[in-house]
Amino acid sequence: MKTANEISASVIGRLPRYYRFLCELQNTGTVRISSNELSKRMGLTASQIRQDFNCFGGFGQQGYGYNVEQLKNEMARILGLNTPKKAILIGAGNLGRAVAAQMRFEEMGFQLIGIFDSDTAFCGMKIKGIPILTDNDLTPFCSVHRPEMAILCLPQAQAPAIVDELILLGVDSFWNFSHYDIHTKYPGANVENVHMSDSLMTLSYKIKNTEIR
Amino acid sequence: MKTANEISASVIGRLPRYYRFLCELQNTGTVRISSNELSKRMGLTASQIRQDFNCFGGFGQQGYGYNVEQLKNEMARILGLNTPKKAILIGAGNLGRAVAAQMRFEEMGFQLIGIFDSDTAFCGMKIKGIPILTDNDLTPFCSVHRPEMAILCLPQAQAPAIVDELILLGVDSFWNFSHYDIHTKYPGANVENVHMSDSLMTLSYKIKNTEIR
DNA sequence: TAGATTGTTAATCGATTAACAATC
DNA sequence: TAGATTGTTAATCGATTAACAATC
Repeated sequence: MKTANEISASVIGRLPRYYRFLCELQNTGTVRISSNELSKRMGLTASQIRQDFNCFGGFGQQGYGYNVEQLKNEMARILGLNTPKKAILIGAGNLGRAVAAQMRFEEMGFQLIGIFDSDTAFCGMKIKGIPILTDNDLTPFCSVHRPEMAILCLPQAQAPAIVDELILLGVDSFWNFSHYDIHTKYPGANVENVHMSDSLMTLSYKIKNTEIR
Repeated sequence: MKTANEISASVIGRLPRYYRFLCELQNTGTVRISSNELSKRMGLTASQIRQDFNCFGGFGQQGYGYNVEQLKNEMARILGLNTPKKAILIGAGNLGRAVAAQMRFEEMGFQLIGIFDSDTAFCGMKIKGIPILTDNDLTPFCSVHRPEMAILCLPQAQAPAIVDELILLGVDSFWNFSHYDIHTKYPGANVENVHMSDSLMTLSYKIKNTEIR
């Protein structure tokens, strides 16, 4: 077992998928599972699964395997899904509205408490009961409600100024759908980039290289 | 220089980001760039950049560096962004509509030619001039227009049946926003999964592990 | 030519896999 | 107890980094 910041990005990147599979197993009524059985379902090696889990402690039992519910709960704890986290959304365009409406934030401990857009035309609209405010409301709102995470669904050109403002307001974590590179200016911030076009280009690459065969 | 299917996933995963940076450099009027300068901007090592590029051939010139426009064009070619690819979208909910409206498909060689939803309430609506059809229209439409890629923005429960249908219709590539695991049943298909909740859980992990410090 | 920077080989590092003793 | 399966160490594999000769 290692301390949290020694864990490699490769291992951390696999945790959500483990969690997802364990939820499904639990939903289908599976009580116990061996690393070998799990490896077949997930397309990994049993070795890797046991190594990954043992970064965080011994969750299994020799001769038995792992208890699905217990292991799922451990994954949730490790991922911090039970820790309450206040989030705001910046940018109520197509993508922002879809993210607000679609994501099950509560299941991951996030509470969406505010939505902001530079366009006052959205003012008064509500998503999931949360009213859309303008960017002018951002500073007073954050001073009072103290969110720690911001979801950035705004055009790249507007991102630098908003991020500067948010950092000053104590927001230090970003779920970033814009292409603005936050880490360059703020290396200490927690950033998860979602570059949908990168994913689409990767698919383009795969398609191109199967057509050749 | 290696042949396409020897290239490791790690290298391929970095190509879209190279392409993105090169586009920006070109937009700001930069004509040439050295691996060293690029490494500073991207937060990689110069060695890695040169190794990556040399998987596909020698695009640089000793003593000079790389020509930005030429290198960008090479990246586009390697990623297959110039290859025309017909795509359809399945699922016109919040996410599906956002993806249809937001993504610049044409810039990556994709042509969105059809949108489908199981809910007939969407029938008649248009996105970017493309009418939304029902799932019943899927087979006749594909038989005529022969798309090769499908964007899956539908609930997981509906995914297996639709994927079965699409595979029979010759669609063998998937940009998959659902959580249905296509590769298990169809290991030969080209699949790019976009698991937005996985990304959000990773951010949750990061937040949890900075709070401790 | 001298300086710069690539392309490429060799060295290092880290991640994955294999093996097996511990133990339920 | 015997069988199963973990936790963990050792071996392998692959990716990243360093070094440098080639060359523009």
